[in-house]
Amino acid sequence: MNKNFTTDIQRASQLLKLLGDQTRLTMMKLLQSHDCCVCEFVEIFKMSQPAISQHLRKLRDIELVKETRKGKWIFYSINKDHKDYPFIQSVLEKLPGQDGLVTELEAQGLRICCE
Amino acid sequence: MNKNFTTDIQRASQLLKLLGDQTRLTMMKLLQSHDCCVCEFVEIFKMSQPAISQHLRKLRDIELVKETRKGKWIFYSINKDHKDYPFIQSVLEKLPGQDGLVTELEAQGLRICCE
DNA sequence: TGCGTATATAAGCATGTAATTATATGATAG
DNA sequence: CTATCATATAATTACATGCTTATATACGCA
Repeated sequence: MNKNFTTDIQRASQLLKLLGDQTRLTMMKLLQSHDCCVCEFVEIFKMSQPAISQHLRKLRDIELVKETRKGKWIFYSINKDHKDYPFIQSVLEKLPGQDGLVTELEAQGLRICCE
Repeated sequence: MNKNFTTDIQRASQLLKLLGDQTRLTMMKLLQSHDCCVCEFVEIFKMSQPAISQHLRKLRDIELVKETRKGKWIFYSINKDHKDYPFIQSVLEKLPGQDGLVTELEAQGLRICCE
């Protein structure tokens, strides 16, 4: 039993509810290895831009991710300083890597690179 | 990075969605240390019997828990043989223990004991 | 300045979820 | 056998969720 951190069960259920959506869970897994901007997610998930923005908003609202503007784009990254990041991380590390999605993006020349 | 098991991301999101409810998450945490019957859950959660039954059904439908009849009561227990039990367990072990809820039941003389 | 691109927000709608009440089932005790 | 107790299921309802379309914002560039 890991005693390094425990998460209040109510907060935990709230976090798990957020992760309990395939799109958001994949986003979080992806963000662990690559910062991504909105239009990349749109490509990756074949989903409308507002739909993506709304998922990101939920993650941002509880500060699981943060945004950084780079030129025209807004990049999202995981907030590793979040109180519950260790908990989140312990969940994500059990999931198969999703880097293939980014590789595929690059292959299509759709990966956004800022300088 | 634990490579002993990985869970398909779609199945993982489905499992996390189930755990993303405070009642069910607490149930699962409780069941890790104590088998419980329906009427105990009713007391613990101060919730109607059908509401409890419906939560248990969701957990049973994907076989996270199993039921065993003992006399008048049906006891629920965690299905440790579930393919994804290691994943579930790794989540539950990060949560604070909920044994206080059972202790409280016992104090009220409401704990069900069979033989 | 004004246009185009990237992203956010708002409103509306369809579907999903979790509760309630009412009823059915199924085992046990008399 | 019948009544009772524990639990399950069904029907209904209120609310949450996730998408769509339409519109707003905000920055970069000609």
